[in-house]
Amino acid sequence: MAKPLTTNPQHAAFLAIIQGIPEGWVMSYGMIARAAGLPRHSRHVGVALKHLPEGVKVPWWRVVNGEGRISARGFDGSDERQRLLLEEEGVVFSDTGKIDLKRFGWMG
DNA sequence: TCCTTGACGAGAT
DNA sequence: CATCTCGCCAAGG
Repeated sequence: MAKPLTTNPQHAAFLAIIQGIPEGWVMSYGMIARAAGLPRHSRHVGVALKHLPEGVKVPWWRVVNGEGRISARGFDGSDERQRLLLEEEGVVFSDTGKIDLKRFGWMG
């Protein structure tokens, strides 16, 4: 299932790191790419999640961009759902809708 | 093989 | 803070 990309060893690394993010913490795409040993592949973290099948247990909602913002992906309210999930875990959004990565950014 | 696209990021204006 | 530009790298047309 989940016929993913052909360059897939990276995806496994990305997903493994994301699975290691504790509840109430977040990581940016760039941080995940760095932690995987691929510093310039931040975009591909998003690609991996985009191809993520439903059955897989990965806390995708704990992944935000470098500004601490939720990256819009055009799907029906999925970004709003992500914010709710994070707030349930205790993650605080500022007035401008940003997360303070100094506080909630998880350094694997 | 060339060109465009993209759940990104950093720096300049 | 809002925009713009540029760098990055794989996928798909």
